[in-house]
Amino acid sequence: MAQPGVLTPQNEDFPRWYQDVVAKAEMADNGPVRGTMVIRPYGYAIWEHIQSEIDRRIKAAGAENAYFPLFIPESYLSREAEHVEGFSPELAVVTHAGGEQLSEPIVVRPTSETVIGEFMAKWVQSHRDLPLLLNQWANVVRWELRPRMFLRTSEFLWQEGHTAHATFEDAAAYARKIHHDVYNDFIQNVLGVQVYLGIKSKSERFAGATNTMTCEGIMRDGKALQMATSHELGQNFAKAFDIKFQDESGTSAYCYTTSWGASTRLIGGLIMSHGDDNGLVVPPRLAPIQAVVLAVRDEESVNNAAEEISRQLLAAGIRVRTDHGRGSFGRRVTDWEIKGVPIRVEVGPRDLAEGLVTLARRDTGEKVQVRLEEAPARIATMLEEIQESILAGSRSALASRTVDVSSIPEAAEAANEGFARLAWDLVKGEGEATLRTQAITVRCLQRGDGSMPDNEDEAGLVAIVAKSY
RNA sequence: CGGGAAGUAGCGCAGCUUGGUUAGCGCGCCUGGUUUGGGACCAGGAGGCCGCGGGUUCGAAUCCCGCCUUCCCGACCA
Repeated sequence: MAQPGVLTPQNEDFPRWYQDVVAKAEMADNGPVRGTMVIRPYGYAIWEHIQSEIDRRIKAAGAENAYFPLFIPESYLSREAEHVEGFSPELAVVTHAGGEQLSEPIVVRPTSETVIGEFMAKWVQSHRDLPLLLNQWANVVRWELRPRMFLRTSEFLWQEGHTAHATFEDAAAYARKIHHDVYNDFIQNVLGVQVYLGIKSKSERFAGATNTMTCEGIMRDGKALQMATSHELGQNFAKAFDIKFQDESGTSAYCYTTSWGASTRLIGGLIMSHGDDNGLVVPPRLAPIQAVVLAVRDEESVNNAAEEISRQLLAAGIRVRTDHGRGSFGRRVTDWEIKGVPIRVEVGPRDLAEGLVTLARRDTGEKVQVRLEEAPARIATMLEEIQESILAGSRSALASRTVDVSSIPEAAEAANEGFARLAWDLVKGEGEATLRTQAITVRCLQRGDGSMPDNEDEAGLVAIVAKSY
């Protein structure tokens, strides 16, 4: 276990614990400009795994990657009324370039619906051009008033998908496909986090959307985090950017568009979903380092054995790191624990003499001795067990942090610990406003059976409310 | 952007109230040695425009003004 003083305990000061983990796991540093961050190699390695897992799923859903410019003419933003209203307070605007004042200010993209809409209009003419399924990996800038590492930085990295469809139904179906097959699948099966899927209430919707779907997770301090969103944009952007096509009969019609995104915020979600007082806990499928082979003593025979085990693990397809650096055993153990490496393989002379190594699980702290020759297979199995166990833990955390209530005051009480679930009819309108005064918002709306509603107006919906990041 | 707290070595802090020689401490870092099965020890050493700019003063880490940044609570948001 980490010694006192390494990290602030979660129950003593959760925000400080979070800052400690970000710093001591070498995830990120603050940048020099307000709200910016430097993502360090270990944090970036995690992001690269997030990217490749999400990217694979996006491509499987049929979308292709492209890249659009960072700079957007300011006039583009104002073409969609709600969109500009929602984003203008947080825009970074370039007014000077090349030593001169620009005739039209340039906006640094806060999101790319507008530029991409402009080009979709050029590229779409016939129903045969549809659906048009695009995605880009990019940085965006939003001048948020209260930055927090990974959760809300002035500049962040994300993926934004943008699609155009011939019909409302096709657009709605695709947005749902992305939400389930890309976001929920990744968050659950790679990130090991159980979330609620639902739609946003009108007041929480994306600026310019007709419907917003969300993945809402619960953090270890009982606050909710929106971990990915998918939007149905109706014909709002199609009309603003003139994205039209001719159908089989030669009739011209506006497209229905969607957009959907997931960002470096997922790393914040990872930290706060699984992390404990010893630091980060990274699920094996996401971990840049799945197993660290630790030479207990800096002796040649031990180091050689550690190298040999590493080679075998690498050959077995496990992402492995060997640590036979100088420094005390305890220190090195603690460092790898803070970084959340799933399995530690301890190689020491006493074990070696008996043909054994010790495997230590990061998630449970449990240690087992195994025969050297069995190690690769045991580790492979154990990685799967850890992945499942982390998800199971997230599942039970979500369940135990969710309370069914039947009034606004009860919901307000329950929201101090996590999610409160109650009939949407009790919340709609005045209740939502009352909760908001206590920093509690409607995180999502679901059907009674937990499934995704078509829209806010369906009868019998339940609201899931909480305090959130 | 409102309320609160804070910026002194890589990190955590003391010093400031009551201005006064070479600004301290712990951890970390470097060198050498002894160590290494849960944050090791000894010895030696390096590292500071005391956040930035202005002011008061013979003299400012210390007092005054402005700005920047960070953290917490809130409003805004991925």
